[in-house]
Amino acid sequence: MANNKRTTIKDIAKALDISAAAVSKAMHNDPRISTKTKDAVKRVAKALNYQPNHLASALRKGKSNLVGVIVPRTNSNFFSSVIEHMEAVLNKAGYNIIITQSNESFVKECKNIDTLLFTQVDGIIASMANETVDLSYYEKIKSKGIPLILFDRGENDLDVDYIGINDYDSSHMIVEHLITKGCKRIAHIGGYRRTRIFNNRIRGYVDAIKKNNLPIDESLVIESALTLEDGRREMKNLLKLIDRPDAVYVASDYAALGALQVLNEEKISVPDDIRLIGFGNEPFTSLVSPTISSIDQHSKAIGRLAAETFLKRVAQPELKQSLNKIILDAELVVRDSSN
Amino acid sequence: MANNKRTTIKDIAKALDISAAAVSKAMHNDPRISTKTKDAVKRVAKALNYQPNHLASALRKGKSNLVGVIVPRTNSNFFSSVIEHMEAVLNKAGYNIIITQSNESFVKECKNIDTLLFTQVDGIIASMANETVDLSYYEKIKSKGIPLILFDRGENDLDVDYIGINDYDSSHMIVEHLITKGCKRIAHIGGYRRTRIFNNRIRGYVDAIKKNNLPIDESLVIESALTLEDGRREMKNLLKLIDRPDAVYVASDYAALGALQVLNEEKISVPDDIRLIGFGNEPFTSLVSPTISSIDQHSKAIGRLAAETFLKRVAQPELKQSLNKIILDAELVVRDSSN
DNA sequence: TACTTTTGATTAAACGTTTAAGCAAATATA
DNA sequence: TATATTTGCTTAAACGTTTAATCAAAAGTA
Repeated sequence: MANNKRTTIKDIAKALDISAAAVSKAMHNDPRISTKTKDAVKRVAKALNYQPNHLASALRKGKSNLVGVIVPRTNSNFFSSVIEHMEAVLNKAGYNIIITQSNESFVKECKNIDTLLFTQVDGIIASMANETVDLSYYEKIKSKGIPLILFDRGENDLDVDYIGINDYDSSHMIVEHLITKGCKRIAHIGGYRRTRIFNNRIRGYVDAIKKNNLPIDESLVIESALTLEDGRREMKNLLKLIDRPDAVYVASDYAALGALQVLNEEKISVPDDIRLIGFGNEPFTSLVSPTISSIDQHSKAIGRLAAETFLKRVAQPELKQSLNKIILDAELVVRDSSN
Repeated sequence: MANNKRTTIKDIAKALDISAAAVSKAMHNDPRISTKTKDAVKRVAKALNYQPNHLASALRKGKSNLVGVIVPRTNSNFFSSVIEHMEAVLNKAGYNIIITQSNESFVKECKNIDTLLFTQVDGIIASMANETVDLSYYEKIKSKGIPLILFDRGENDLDVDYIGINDYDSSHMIVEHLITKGCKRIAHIGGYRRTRIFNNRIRGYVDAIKKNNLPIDESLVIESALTLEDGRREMKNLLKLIDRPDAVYVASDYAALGALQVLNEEKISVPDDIRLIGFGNEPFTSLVSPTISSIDQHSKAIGRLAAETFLKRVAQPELKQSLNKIILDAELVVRDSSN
């Protein structure tokens, strides 16, 4: 059953008594090949169940039509959705993708980069691990001359294309939504300022509070690693305050869930006593009770745009065009926890 | 900066005034090359920053050292964990993986298979989409003569290697755990019998009930698509019964979550009034309140074993060895909802 | 010493495409 | 009719490796 030798361009050539070059050209609709020959080639190709040898053409053309993708984890709605939509665009353009996970580890991320370069990908689209501060491996990609596109977790210093959401404005949306609901003491459980996106969220929060003539209370602005446990701990601390907040904006859905657990355990009504908003729009935000308001990061758009940016780059390899920094407006999804 | 032309084996050969073949052999530690030459080659290779051209060697050797992976979605703890551990084993053996998602669609799955075959993968490890009943595309893989390994969602008819958990026994574990807790009327919200794994779970449930001398009540055995909404609807129906169950075993965590929502809304205490158990050990089972008991499917072991099975197959391509059907015992993770 | 074996390399072909260069026949142009 | 252009193909080289087949020199054996 298993036809061991696959059909090559030569088999087709032999069958039609023409040269292999003619077959190759016919397959690619070269204008210098007659329609008669083209039809014949395609007919025989189908009959012999011809599958082009990707490796051979990749070797000859010097490009693999593969795009490498690096994400912290695929196991998150945001990243898996980004990948899904990126893939759709790239597949349409004849590219396939190789997905790798860094598991938030710098070492693993470096290994992934080596792997992808070894596999001869035509470009890399990446979102950096939290740990990553040393950018030499990313410089390595750039020095290979293949396109590098970052999304979500990027780095200004790298001087490459970037697609992300407007974290600063997102904070404004959240704060203003809460103020509309009558909140006057809004806390922020944020990430560490050294990470750009979290710094932007904190800046946005502070500026929005000021803009709306509310006082900045340092005890309401907290930095943490934003795990579920961090959310629990910081929420407990906030509840110990003499003057409790009437709203909490958490910079990650996981930490927001931790905060919600504490509030539920303490029988504090959400949203009546304290309003709560997360970040990321993870699926579980609509599964818990009460459902958690959150920021949707437009994963579909980010995936699509990252892919399109890559395609633009390969189309104009030499033209050192200006940096493509795309910042999307995020969307506040209002659910029970803040309504 | 960007050294446009990459270093090849020939550059090294020229630098040392030896043949390219000698360089190639030195790189692969051929015993017929002197250690002196080997050392020199490795030194120059490092100095010139030589990176082997994967495409060229793949073309020549007729193998790509790539393994294709097809999963319904990466966006699930189970699958992303399987992939992570599969990758670890394969990387160590010099293989890289290409991950593709079927999104539970048969059409997408077929496209993925074509893509992977086109990319010349050396084998495919897959978990089938729910929709898939037509196996002709999988036969296509087999006819190419490359290894095909299925996990979790498999098909007996395909006659290929398979790694999964013992669904039948898992049902027994669940039922017996509930009986230990004093339950006497245990309901089962299951999947459709036409899918093998769900059929096994139902059979296991029925047999375990009988074995423990409890009556089988047909109104307590329900088939559904196991979405969150299905869980809600079926739980509501169960609550309408005159003789309510005192425990519900749901064959999916998502449907179990739906059931839990209904129970919480109706102020029915879990586990005091009704005990609840899910399946899959999704992370959210430990995030909701009460936390949901569930079955852990040993994703790490499945990933590792699938990879090892592949490696065994490529090691002995001709030796038509017996089928490798590995069925693991799953683990019941007891949480608040059943304790 | 004469022969065999081992060592350490070389040569050349091959993997399946793509593509620049070339060429004969057909067609257009003057 | 003689020349220029177009059409439709062929030839041959190249992409960077790997590997079977050789071969010369060195070492071992009788």
